[in-house]
Amino acid sequence: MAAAMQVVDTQGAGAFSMRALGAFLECDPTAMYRHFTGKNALLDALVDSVVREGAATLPETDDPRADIRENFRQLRRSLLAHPTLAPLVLRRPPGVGAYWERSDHAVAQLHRAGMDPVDAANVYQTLLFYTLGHTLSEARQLARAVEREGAGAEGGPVAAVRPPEDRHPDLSDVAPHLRDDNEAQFLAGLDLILRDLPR
Amino acid sequence: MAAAMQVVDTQGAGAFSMRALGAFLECDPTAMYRHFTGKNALLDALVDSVVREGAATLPETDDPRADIRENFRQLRRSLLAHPTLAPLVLRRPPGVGAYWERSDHAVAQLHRAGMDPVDAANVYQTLLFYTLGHTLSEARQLARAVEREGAGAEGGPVAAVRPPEDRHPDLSDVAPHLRDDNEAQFLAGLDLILRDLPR
DNA sequence: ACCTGAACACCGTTCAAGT
DNA sequence: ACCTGAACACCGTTCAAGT
Repeated sequence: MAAAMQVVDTQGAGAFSMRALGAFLECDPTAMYRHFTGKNALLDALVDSVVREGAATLPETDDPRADIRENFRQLRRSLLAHPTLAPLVLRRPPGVGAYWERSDHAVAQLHRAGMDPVDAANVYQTLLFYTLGHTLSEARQLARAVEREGAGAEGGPVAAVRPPEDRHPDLSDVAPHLRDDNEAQFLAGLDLILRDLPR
Repeated sequence: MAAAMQVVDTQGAGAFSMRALGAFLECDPTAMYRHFTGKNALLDALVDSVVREGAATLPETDDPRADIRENFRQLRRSLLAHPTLAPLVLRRPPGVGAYWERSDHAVAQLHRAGMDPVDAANVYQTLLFYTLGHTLSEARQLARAVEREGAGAEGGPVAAVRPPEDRHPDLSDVAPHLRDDNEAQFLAGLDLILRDLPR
């Protein structure tokens, strides 16, 4: 799996193949079928390991809102560390499986902040889907750079919108306020969703 | 393109190939290279057509909030109409290109409701990324069904969470409140983000 | 138990050749 | 202008054979 992740990170998930992994490990491409049922299972395992990354050490301070922020911030960072792999999280149902610890932590903090279960369920799901949408979009732009120039390339802002001004006047008005800093923009969305968390 | 969409919808985007399209059109698989630079360009065109679907006829009533809801509700429905194609929206930068009309409409309604440009930019992006995250997650579950049973299959709820109760007590508390109705759940998230839209 | 290598049924794309 | 068909360099996966 470590080798597979290395191939994915350096060549991109698109160039990852059983044959490429075999070449990297200097073994026959079919040897992996002893250890994984196939390419899909291997990729699923990689994705799950990324989602689980750091989920066991999520903070629990006296500020539940900050702890929730940190939870999703960390999920974002883990996914962005492997931009070409990130879109494959959609292969797994969200919120279950590898997400257990993370989900439980987020819901626990919402509960701790005095939110009732109905609101907590709603807020939790909105946070998760927002994070996935934002992060996968950003990852795609990053991935484009990786696939062109190899590992370590940099991507531009996720939404540097420059619409044709004459045809879309309203959009042109807000365009300057779409932040260049993707992380700040991401956190602003989290805060919007968490805006009236009790206390 | 119509033929390509038909192949994608019936066989699934995973089974879509130049050779499959050639067989469907009863022509040589390489004939398409006269009309599209390659498979990627063809898929991008399909994705753009889905994103643009209905964007020209978005409502503009005296209730801006309802109009925004309808905008994203419609984007969700268009994407879910082609569940195996939906994840490929990530191939295109969000909010630009095929999104122009849709983005401009949403921002115009936020503006019309009295929101200042900074907040409008933040709310708009949060709505878009939330919608993408929610919809692509739902589409994947639907796609699984399509690929197993062919077109027209039904998927389950996007998040019927049944966590191991002993290990994740907080999550178990909210699980019953995660709605089975995916559309209702989706709209609840939109309303959460739009919660204090002026007027 | 684990690895090898041939084989099968596929891919996207290019290019010379046809009409 | 458009289509064909051979060809190239790839895929994932299976299976009999080895150690």
